[in-house]
Amino acid sequence: MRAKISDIAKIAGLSTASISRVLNNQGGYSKETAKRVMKIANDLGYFKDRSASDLARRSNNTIGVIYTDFETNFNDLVIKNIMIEAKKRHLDVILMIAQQNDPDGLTKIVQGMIERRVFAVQFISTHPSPQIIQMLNQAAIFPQVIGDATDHTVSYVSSDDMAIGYHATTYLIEKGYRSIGFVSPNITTDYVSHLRFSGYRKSLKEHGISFKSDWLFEESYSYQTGIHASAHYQKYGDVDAVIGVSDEVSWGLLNGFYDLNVSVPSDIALISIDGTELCSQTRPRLTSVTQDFALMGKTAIKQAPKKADPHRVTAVTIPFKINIRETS
Amino acid sequence: MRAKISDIAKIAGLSTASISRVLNNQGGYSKETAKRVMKIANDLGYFKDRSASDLARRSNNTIGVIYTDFETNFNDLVIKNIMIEAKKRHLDVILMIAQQNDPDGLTKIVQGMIERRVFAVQFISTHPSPQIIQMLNQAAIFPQVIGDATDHTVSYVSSDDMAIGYHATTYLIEKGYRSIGFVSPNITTDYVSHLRFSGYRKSLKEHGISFKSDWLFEESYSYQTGIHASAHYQKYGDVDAVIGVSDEVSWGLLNGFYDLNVSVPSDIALISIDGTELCSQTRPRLTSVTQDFALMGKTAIKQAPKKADPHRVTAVTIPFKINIRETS
DNA sequence: CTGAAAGCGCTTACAG
DNA sequence: CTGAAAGCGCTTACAG
Repeated sequence: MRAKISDIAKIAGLSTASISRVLNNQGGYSKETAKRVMKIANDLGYFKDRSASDLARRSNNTIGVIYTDFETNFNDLVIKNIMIEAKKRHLDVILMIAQQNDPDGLTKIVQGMIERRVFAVQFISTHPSPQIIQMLNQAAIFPQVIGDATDHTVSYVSSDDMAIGYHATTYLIEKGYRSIGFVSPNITTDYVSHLRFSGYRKSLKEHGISFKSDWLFEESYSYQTGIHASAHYQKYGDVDAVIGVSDEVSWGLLNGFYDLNVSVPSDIALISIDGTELCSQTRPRLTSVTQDFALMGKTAIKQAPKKADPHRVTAVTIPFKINIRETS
Repeated sequence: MRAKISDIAKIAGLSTASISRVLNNQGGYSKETAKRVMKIANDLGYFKDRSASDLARRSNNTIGVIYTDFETNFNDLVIKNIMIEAKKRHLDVILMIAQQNDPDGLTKIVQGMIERRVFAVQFISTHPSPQIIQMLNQAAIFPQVIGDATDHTVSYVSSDDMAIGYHATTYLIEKGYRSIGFVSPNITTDYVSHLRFSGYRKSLKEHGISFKSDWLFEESYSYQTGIHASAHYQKYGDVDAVIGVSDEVSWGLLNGFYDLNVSVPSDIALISIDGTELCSQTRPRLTSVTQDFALMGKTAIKQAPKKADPHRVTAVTIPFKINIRETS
């Protein structure tokens, strides 16, 4: 049987209360007893039972993180920094993965988080539905969306996606390109794409360029989408530069053009959005709008209210920059 | 306040026992009551408290998965399939990430798993130390290592790494290459590399090729290692083919050679080990020994004993194959 | 510095 | 079909 506090108490000749105190070093006991208790606990291979502990102290310092096995690859960086920052603050993190396009699955996962009484749940590259947000609010759990400002009733940490689209486009225009493609998921369905596309349109307009519908290729955030889009542009070919809405898409574009003997950047220039490590790992290297995913992760943890605070909605915008590499 | 079972009981005019039964649909009540209870629970926004539940039922069907934010990219696939298989079996999974080269951190994380009373913990691309294994065994938790057969006192699911090294090498030799490089982490420190290297040596020997120490480049599993190795081979240059011990390494090799104007495969051929999606996303595409990571994940879940079984050590070997693409 | 006691929210024999 | 009661392993006022 697993050792419990009462076993230690018996051996030490103390009450369970005392044992609990030293185990949680709450002070109010002699160094002596402390040492003795710790030794016994150790000999017994004692480990606290979290369920019992959480239940008794009716509080919980763990935070839930939900992400999808997405086509994009920036999750890792965000999560890594969430972990680092959480450790600093002595918060526990539990991760769960949602399958893409499986709303029921997401709901299940969120239920699991609620049952575990986490004090906040963070969604990375996932769109929690209004119902899910409501569930969470009702359960007095703080919901946060990371990397996506989909809904202003929820706190979020993300880049200014409109500005990203705007600056990517402006950069290209100032380099002299006039016919600029845009590859993304469906711009009415996907909010991030919608924002970036709006910024793109805004820049075109400001520069007196009229948008042609063939310039837009809608599919997903994936590598394959980039491949497909490259064929599209070759076919309808008046484009001299393309914006890929994720590094994966841009990588697909790059390889797709390569396979079609279209030279990048001499025939068609490319700029990617995200700017993960991948951009330096392609040949030629991808010029990108680079988001600060590390900062996003850290900020998300800081944003989570320490206790069961009032659920103020807070929105934090993370700065981005442009990294000029070799594709434009 | 959050609704609890007693709140439902009060409203329904029933005992908490009955509520518990219908909530867990254990049968032994009328459809009537069931419906009524469910409705009340719903109206109240009731969610079970896992801590209380786990504590009371002294059992736990959750499994812990620990992985590192590693340089290699196959984790995702393994984890994804762990999740899928776990869901089928109605097991809960909780994920935790260990930082690389942080043994204390790993110990902390394992402690967390023990405190949470998971019934098994799976290590992906992580070397649990003997002490950690001992902790787990003592806590009656089933330890499993995935993708790495480091220690025969622990159950594992992995490929036959010796055979992988052997076949990769033999493939190259049969293609006519005679001077074959091998890039990996330290082969005495890293057990997987050790095994693969042994297979490599065995094949060389069988084919009457004598190994030269310049053929071996030891560093890590990362992309950068591939870059570094390419410079090494260009300098000591009698090699006509190279084995990269991970897809990341091979990608680095490919790009490194490209930057140095060494043509792949005409000047130097390449074969990668792992065979993730990445291999089709490089130009030229990487020929690879392809491991079945999806099967590994599934198998790992199947291997975990349903209950607190006797801790038999089981070892499962997953088949691999060779995918010929463009680099050799 | 230490202990007796109540309680956290559930589950499960046991009895009817 | 339903309930009273004990118990899961901890924590925390309260009292000394």
